[in-house]
Amino acid sequence: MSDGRAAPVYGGESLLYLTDEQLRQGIEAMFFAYRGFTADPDRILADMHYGRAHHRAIHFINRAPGTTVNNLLSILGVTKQSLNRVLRTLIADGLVESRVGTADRRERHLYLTEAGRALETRLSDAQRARMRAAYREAGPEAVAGFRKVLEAMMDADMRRAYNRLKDGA
Amino acid sequence: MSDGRAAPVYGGESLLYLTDEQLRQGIEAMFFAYRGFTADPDRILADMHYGRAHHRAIHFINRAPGTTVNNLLSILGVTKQSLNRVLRTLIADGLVESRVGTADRRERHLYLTEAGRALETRLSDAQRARMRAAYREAGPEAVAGFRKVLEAMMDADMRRAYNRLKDGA
DNA sequence: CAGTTTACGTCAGCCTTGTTGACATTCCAA
DNA sequence: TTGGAATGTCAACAAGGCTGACGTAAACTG
Repeated sequence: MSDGRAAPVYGGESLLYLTDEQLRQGIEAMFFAYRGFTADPDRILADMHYGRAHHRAIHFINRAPGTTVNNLLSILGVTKQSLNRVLRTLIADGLVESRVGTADRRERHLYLTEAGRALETRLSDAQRARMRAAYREAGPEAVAGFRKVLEAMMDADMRRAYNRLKDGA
Repeated sequence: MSDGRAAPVYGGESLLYLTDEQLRQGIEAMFFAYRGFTADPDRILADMHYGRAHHRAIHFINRAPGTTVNNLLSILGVTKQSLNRVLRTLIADGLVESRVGTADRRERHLYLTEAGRALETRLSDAQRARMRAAYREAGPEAVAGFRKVLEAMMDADMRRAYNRLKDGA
């Protein structure tokens, strides 16, 4: 590692895109882009007294209605205590509903209420607008590459969670 | 917004990559990938009692040695008070050196010490390793698209900061 | 049926990292 | 030379992560 300058050519194919400098730029691009990615919802959330954690919960509950607390936990990658704090406020504010499971009465299934869906729409409209503008500017081939690199960057279990959501499980 | 299904075709070119569902998947990809992106340095930092904020400071001081607190502030997008706390511990621990400006004695110029550079190398080696693996797996065209979309996703001033660093200013 | 495991909620306490407010120092321009 | 603007520091607070411990209900298992 820290090879300074990577081997420029291998098997006739240029590997210049793997130099430390290129990787460093990719790291910085990721950092700056993620800021933009969260900026619009953050602004909306700041007005109510919610944070990014609430947004994440709302997003994934909307994405997989009826999901259990445990499932949400593994998707978000936080502890149940941490999630619970957020969930408690969302339920108290009437944005999320928690229903006792029918098959397994230990489980709680989570749903957005009408108000919850309204907020979700507002948040994801803002986020999608930026995403759409970026996609349009970059074009379809760039988007395909974008997705490909992001998927390769995920941890194995996150990639599984991602694909499960993608395929609508 | 929230158009459900975007117009499928426009000017002979497919716009299917701009559907809400595609955008939603992009959002989730971004979320999961960012987790992977920070996971390796996070593990290293957890051992010492540092966090992600320390990593960011170290990264950008290494990237632009002699930068002022104010400049670092605008790159990181946090308040000076927040940055100061991190900086204070890094200076106390002998990883960062703060030199009073010669032209303007109000300014502090920041440099990594030998130990600071060592930690920076350790952290960025870990992060680059993942990045390199992802780049290699996705291939050069995908990487170009990845960068293109990320740049389009940045706020204008972040894009400027990004390009300034990229061009080694 | 008794005991164990699983799912969930909650309390308490800690740490990092964001925030605002108050303040010291330094520079610069009227 | 003096008052405002800019740079950076210290203090206090809040959000949201974390661990650990505990309680309850339901499901599973020998």
